Amino acid sequence: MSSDERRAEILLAAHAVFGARGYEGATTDEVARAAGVSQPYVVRLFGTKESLFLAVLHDALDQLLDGFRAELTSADDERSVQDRMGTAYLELLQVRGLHQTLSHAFLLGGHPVIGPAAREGFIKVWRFLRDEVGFDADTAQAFLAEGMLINTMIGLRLIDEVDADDGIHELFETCFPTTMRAVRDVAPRGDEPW
Amino acid sequence: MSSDERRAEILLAAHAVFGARGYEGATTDEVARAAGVSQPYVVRLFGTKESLFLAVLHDALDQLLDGFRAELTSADDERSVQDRMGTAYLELLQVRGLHQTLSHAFLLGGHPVIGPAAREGFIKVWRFLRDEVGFDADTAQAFLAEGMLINTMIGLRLIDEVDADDGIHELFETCFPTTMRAVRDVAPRGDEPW
DNA sequence: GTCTATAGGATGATAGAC
DNA sequence: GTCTATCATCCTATAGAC
Repeated sequence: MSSDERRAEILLAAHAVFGARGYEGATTDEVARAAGVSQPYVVRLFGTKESLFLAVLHDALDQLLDGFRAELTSADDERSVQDRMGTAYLELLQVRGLHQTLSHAFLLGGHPVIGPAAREGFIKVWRFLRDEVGFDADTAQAFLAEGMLINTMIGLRLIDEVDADDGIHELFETCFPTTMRAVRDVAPRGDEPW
Repeated sequence: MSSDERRAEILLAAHAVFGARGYEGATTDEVARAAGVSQPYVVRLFGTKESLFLAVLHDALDQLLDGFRAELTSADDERSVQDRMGTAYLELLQVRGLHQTLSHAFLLGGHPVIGPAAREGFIKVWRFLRDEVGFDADTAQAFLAEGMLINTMIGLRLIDEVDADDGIHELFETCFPTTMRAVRDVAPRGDEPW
């Protein structure tokens, strides 16, 4: 396999591992095993754990903005822009760990290397919503806020509780109005490693 | 100093350290130094790092609900319930790291011990907003969502960017309508450890 | 392109003194 | 109630072979 293909595989695995355990909690060894390679090889390809995390962060932001742009330019649709952006956001749940990795990064603002990268990424998203999508400040803020709540609910593995707790079922229906069934299919579950 | 007083001091320090670095990133040694005691003594008082984190998590949830309840019962006020709950939430920024610790915990849903505790806490907050505060599902969801966005912005140390970036200034004004100056005084900043 | 072996450093927890 | 000393584990990163 080419080095580029391996990098892509490792990146995919790293989304899941960093997403589930966070930057410090994740180990390069677990990423390696999830990708089916040896731990030193992960380090060889990405230099350090830190730069691997940065690569995952940038990849997540790229996929996020690309997903938004794709929905934005597919004009054959009568849904509102807000609906479309929401759909694009939930589509990305198929990349296991992406949302959680973003949230983890956003909590590390005090980190000397990850902090600046995370701030830059967050600001880029805000700019995109305001300038390219055309949301006004209140709409962009509400959209972002709902996104953070979704990340939280995914990270909490709250979905495992949906069938047991009626109040939470209600919260899920409010957050995932039309897509709830789809979300339940792709969201990470408690029976996965960690 | 009595054991209880020490526990309280360590708990306070642990909020800040866990909030800034996350559960895995934080070290018991850093908590100890922040509290002015030795590392083994922290372990002695709390058993393990894990149970220290659980203690911090429970303390954060207690302070959160207590803060909400206090605002709820102080009737000498014409502000809306929503405004009051928002104020109570921002007041807690004075407990350095509390919001970020909550967010960190909420991202660890896959952890065998922290996961269940975090889910339970989150559901308790949801129940409180619905049953005791009386929010309808949409209001409670929006309130929670905005809370998660605030946590994110605090964790990102975005406040350092407010003066440099007009778009972010706008986001802050939307999130912290009346309290922005107060928030800027209490929010963690980049020049703190990490 | 990928692995095995391993060095080196950090960290949670224990033992035991005062 | 609190500390010093220290063990054992885990983890990132390097060396070097195939």
